Amino acid sequence: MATVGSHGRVHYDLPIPSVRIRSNPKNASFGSLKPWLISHHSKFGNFYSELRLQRKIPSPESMSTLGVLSSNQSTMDFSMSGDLIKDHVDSGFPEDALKVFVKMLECGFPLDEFRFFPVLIKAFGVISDVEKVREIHVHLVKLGVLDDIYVANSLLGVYWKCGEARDAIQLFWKMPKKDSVSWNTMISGFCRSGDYMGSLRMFSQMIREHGVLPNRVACLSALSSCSALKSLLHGKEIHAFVLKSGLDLDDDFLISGLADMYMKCRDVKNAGYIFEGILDKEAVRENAVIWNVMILGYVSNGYFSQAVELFVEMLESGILPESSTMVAVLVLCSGLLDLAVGKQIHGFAISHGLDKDVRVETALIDMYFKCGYAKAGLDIFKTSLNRNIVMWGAAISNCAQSGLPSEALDLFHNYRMKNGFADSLIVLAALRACSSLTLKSKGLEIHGLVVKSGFGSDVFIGGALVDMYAKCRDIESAEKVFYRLLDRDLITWNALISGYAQNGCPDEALKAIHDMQSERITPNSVTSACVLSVCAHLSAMTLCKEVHGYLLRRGFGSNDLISNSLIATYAKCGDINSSRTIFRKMPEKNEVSWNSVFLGLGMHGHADEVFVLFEEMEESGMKPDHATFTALLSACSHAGRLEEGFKYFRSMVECYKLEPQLEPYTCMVDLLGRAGQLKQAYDMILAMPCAPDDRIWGSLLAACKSHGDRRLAEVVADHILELDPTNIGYRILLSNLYEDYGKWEEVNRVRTEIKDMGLKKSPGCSWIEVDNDIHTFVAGDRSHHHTVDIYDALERLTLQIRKAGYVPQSPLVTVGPSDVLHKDLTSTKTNSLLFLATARDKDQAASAKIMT
DNA sequence: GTAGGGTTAG
Repeated sequence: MATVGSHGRVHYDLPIPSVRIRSNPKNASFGSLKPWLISHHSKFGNFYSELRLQRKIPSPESMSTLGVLSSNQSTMDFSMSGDLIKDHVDSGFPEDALKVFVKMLECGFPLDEFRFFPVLIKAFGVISDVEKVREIHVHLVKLGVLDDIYVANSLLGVYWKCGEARDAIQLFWKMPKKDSVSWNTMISGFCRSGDYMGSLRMFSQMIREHGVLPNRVACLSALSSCSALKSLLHGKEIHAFVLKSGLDLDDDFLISGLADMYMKCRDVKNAGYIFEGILDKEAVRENAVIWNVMILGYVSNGYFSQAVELFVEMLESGILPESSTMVAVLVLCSGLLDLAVGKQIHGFAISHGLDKDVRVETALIDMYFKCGYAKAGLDIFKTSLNRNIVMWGAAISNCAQSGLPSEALDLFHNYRMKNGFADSLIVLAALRACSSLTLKSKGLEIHGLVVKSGFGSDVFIGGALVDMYAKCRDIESAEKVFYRLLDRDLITWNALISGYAQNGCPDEALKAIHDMQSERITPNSVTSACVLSVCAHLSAMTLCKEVHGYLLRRGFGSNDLISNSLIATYAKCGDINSSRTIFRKMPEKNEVSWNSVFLGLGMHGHADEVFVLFEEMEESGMKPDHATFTALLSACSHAGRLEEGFKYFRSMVECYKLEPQLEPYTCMVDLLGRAGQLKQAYDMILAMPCAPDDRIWGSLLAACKSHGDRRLAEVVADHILELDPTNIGYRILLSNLYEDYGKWEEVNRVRTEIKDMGLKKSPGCSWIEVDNDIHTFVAGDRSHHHTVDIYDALERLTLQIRKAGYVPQSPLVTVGPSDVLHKDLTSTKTNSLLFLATARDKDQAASAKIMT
């Protein structure tokens, strides 16, 4: 009899069951279940009434209106109760099934049959409460009903459903009798728990050691395992068995299972044969699943046109596409980057009522982002009513990859606020967003989350962490993360190597490439691009040529990334002709190719050639971006072309609607500064929309020095030292400037400050590669065995510079991006000397001098 | 009365 307690919970009086076990009279006492019921009864009562409150499942009171469970009814239809249990389980209310069972005991039903035991056991599986399953296991043993194969098989299935592989395996081998259902439960259990080899082992053991022939269910499960393992060999064996065993060849489950196996094993041809085999079998042909399998199989194997054809054929055959068809075709559009077709599919999905499926929505989001229409993707995400972790992941990763890193981090934040847990893909995307924003504080926070969530051993996450720290210019932390990784793959190595390359650690980069190869990891095009960037840093022409040769031998000659790197590297190594040739020979140039050649030519003083090429770029329909204008303006600045500089700066804003960031402004300030228009340069810095950094001020400071504006120099120096108080380079520049004016007091003041702050100047260092040898020089160095020739050459160069109309400030030649110096050096017939000195860092760039 | 099956999203 049920009563409602003070807290609104339903309590039950204890039942006094009278039970007779028909098939096992020895264990006929139901008494053993009684203590269990006593101890669990009220627990279950509370448990289920809580569940009911949460999920609004029908109450026993409402069930009694069915006339089955009226508590004052002394006799109840036994078979109807069994059916009710089954109904509850089938309709997804296992709690109610258990309640009916308890009710039956209350009513004193004789349990002389256990027809409904299996279905009852299944109810435990749905609730997925292992402890309760183990308890009922004990009672099933005590009742002696586990000898019944139906009961045992049910329990076996429940253990697998609860993810308890060990209990399932133990039970299976203890079972005195096993039928095909028992075996199949094991084969699929292993498969669903991810132990695919275990699943296939069961399959083979069943046949070989126990002589049980697989039925279609066993074959389907085993095929799933083959697909997951991408094991074509095993898959073909099963296919052969299916053909020999006389299994139904018109079975559409088997056919789609086979086709899927072949597709997953990348054997598109055999998948095609399977599909052709059904074209004349109408019943099979009308099943959309096989079409879905084929279309998605083609897409994931890169057979895009076949996928398109099949989809068209499907529509023409009048087969109604399903949500999975939409997903497959949308993934196809993402692969083809075809926005127009993607939009059509979107419309199609709407008109067929398939657009509100989570997977379809997610595929739509991904398609819009991949096809460059981020806004549409975000709109779907924002209006979706069924966002799950995958959809969030799609939105966050796509934002991070589509140049919307701030949006990615905002979404990440929202997601964490709502859900707390983020999976490794979401964390990965957030880390990548931090990398592109060089947002170390946020990156550190996510690193903490990585450790807490146990994603530390994930190679992808590891690589992203290395990359994040490297991009945030914290190469020490990048190294630390890298060397703590248990698994290091090519990607992680590349992250470290490019980190070294980008942070001015060329030696470390080269060593890392060496170490990577001693771990038997072969460099790819990304690694090679890093080596090239190191060559550019070091102006290491020989190494550059060696790498180039290696790349040609490995067939990377037509790789975009490589060609672009070569353009930049040859230019930086002084060989602008090779740079130009590689650019010209590229069959398909992308934005980076154009930008690289502009930068290279500009660096070499070929401004006019850059201007002509830019027109060519515009004519070719390629759209200039921020980097293009930075390169153009840098060319202008190198050649002192103020007028053109202003022209491009205006066109950037007015024609291309690009808002200039710091770099173009730096070029403009440099240009104005060189032209002596110091006031305009200063005003431009003050008026620009972004915050000035030390470099732009540094450029103006250098201009102040060369044009002798001491008063402005002091103002500028204040700005710099506020931004970067420990930067010694600018302080030295300032002290040199005072020196020019004979302001010895000021000189002393600055020098004392430097001393008091404990700042040390690392000596300016230059080097040059001659016949595979690197010759290094520091300031005042006279140790080189050609020192006399070198100083002779320097004097001659200084003369030439004067002749060309440039006035060296002092007998010292400043190392820097001076194309004039560079041009003269390369054209001078001093064969032994090819001066391509590069300062190691910006400190030295500001003050390094070749040989005092 | 039991068990078991196919495609699909980041």
